[in-house]
Amino acid sequence: MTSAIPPFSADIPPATPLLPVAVATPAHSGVGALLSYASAAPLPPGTLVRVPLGAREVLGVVWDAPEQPLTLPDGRAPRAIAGVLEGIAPLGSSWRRLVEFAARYYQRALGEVALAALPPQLRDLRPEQLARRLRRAATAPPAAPGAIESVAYSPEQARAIAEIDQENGPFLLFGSTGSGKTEVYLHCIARALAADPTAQALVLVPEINLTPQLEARVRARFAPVYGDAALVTLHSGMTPPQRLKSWLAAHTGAARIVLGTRMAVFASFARLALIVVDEEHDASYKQQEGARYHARDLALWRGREEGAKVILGSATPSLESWHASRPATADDPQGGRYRRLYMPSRIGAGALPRVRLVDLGQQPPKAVFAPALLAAITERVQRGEQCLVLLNRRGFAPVLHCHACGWKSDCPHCSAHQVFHKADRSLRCHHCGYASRVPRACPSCGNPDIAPIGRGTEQLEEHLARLLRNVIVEPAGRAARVARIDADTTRAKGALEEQLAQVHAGEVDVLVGTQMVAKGHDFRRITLVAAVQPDGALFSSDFRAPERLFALLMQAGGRAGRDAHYVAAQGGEPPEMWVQTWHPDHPVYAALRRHDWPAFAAQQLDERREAGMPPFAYQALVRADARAQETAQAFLTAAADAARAAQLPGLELVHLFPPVPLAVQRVAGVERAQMLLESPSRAALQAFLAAWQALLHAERPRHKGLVRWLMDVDPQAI
DNA sequence: AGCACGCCGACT
DNA sequence: GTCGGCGTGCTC
Repeated sequence: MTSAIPPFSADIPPATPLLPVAVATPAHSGVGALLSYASAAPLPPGTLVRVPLGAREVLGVVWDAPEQPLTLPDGRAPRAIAGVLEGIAPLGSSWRRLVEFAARYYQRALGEVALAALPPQLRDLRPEQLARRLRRAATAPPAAPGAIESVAYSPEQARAIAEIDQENGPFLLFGSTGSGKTEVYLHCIARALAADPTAQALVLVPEINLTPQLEARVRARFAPVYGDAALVTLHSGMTPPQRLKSWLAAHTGAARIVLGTRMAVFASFARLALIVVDEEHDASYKQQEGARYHARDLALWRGREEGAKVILGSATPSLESWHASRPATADDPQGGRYRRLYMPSRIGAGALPRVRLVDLGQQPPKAVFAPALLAAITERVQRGEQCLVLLNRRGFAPVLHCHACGWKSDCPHCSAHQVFHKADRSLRCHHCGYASRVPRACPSCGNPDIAPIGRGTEQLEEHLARLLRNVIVEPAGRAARVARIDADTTRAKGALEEQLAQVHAGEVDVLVGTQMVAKGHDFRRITLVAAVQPDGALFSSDFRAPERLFALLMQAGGRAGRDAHYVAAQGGEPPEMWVQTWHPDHPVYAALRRHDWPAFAAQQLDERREAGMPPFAYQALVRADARAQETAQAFLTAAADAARAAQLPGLELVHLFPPVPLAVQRVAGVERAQMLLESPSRAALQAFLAAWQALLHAERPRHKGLVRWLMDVDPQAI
């Protein structure tokens, strides 16, 4: 597979042309940019090659020739390209431009982004193994197109579809849960694929967990038309061979539809015509390590560059997208860059759930569930309906406490408590994973009476099971059953699917869980959703917390009563969303009560505009990790001083805030600090960050004990 | 990031 | 005597 081209002798003839090659060199190594290799054969940009790098041989991508002729560090002789990966067409120029943009925008080395965007097996596989894979992939027969089934659309769907068909977009499809956004996606995909026999569509979903159900729907619709091989999925949960197979199918054009998580935005396509970003507001689209890209933002960029239509869909759009899709007005004749499409009605589903706010100030002290909520749950369960109880905190209790001496179950390695998990009598730190046995007595003073403080899902499940122990579910005539779904109960492979199946089969009456159950899963028989204590997000230091809380609650509420027939069959008792709060008058809840995202968004955007925050400003974070907090902060301060001293471009429009410790200051023995940068101009911020890189690199060795530093452009959480 | 080279402790 | 700890330095 790797053919030597041509057989180089140890010394390369001086006239051998040089090629720029992207290899996975990290940004902070001296070799940040493209490397130059000798090749007598003229290899086109995008060619996958193996090249010698130090003592090893690594995968590289031949890049476009730069404007200036390639040079090498003084006196260094070039090494020869070791071989070409035969049988894989060069990566296209649109893919290379995407990688270039992402590397530049998110301030990472080009080679790092390029190689991270390729399936890992291309790096690891021996050439002969790769050859076998390619032969197998090539044997898939192309399917003969069948007929596209026609679907009856609601007026709102029809209007959205007509607009997407006629306009260029990008589009923001603002449709409530159950409004039939998926049908609109499917129509647009069908339209795009039918218009051009080579066209491909990319569908992005936030989480791996959500791929199977959308995959099933897309497959049911398109496999009869284009064959089973026309749809592939791409996400990090796949085995390396599966990932390579899907990637190759997209690259060659054999796959007409690629369904995947954020990483799929970097897939190579032969001819990309449409990108759908479902639940575009979801924070999972932001990569949180390496190059911290936002897949939705890259999808928009890619769509524009490649001439692919982009559809963003959400019931609770991000304020960025909401603002970017504002309609033109007299004051603002330009309007936003996106087209906003409205689909407010639920079809085939009942009304949106009635929102009931419980004022915790008016309840008996220490009650986990307000009496009225417990009564409502009991009634529903007795009638054979299902309830969903949400609490965003795993474990039994967030901390153990000794009343005698004040000891708390602090993690020895983090500035956080170890969470009490009753099931296996362990104390576990959710930040670093450090686990220990629950002590019999206080480790500090020997007092045997140590008690849990606060509640997690584990305790809620136990508590609720006790409260409902005498409740009989009719008509089955059996005892009520409470189950819990969170990261702890779904750790094993397939556990989530199994638990969801139990819920669907009606074996569970009350489901307790963290936000992982609020997302996307279609629970037809749930008619009551309760958020037990969501207030935390209201007073978070993160300015996006209210937006996220509203989205979560709205999405969770959307789980309730999705099946109008089921609700009607139960006697028509309308679905409900209960929220227990100490602040029933908070604007978040006032808007939630009316299901009024536009009003909430308008209010939040006014605040953001006043305060000069996104989307009216652009942000970046620099984080420093060190043995000591002072070291981390000193590095950031020094880097900021150096930037001011050097009068970096864009500086006059970029505000650098002083360094601060992270909310969880220490994790696994490492102190963390960050510095926020803000600018009204994206261009100024970008120019500044690009110029600043060199100063940050130069500053690093001056700070002993500094573990690492990293940059996050457009951070998701502050 | 890998992977070398390099200079000091407990083992066959 | 050597196997191996991870400090620092380089990779076209």
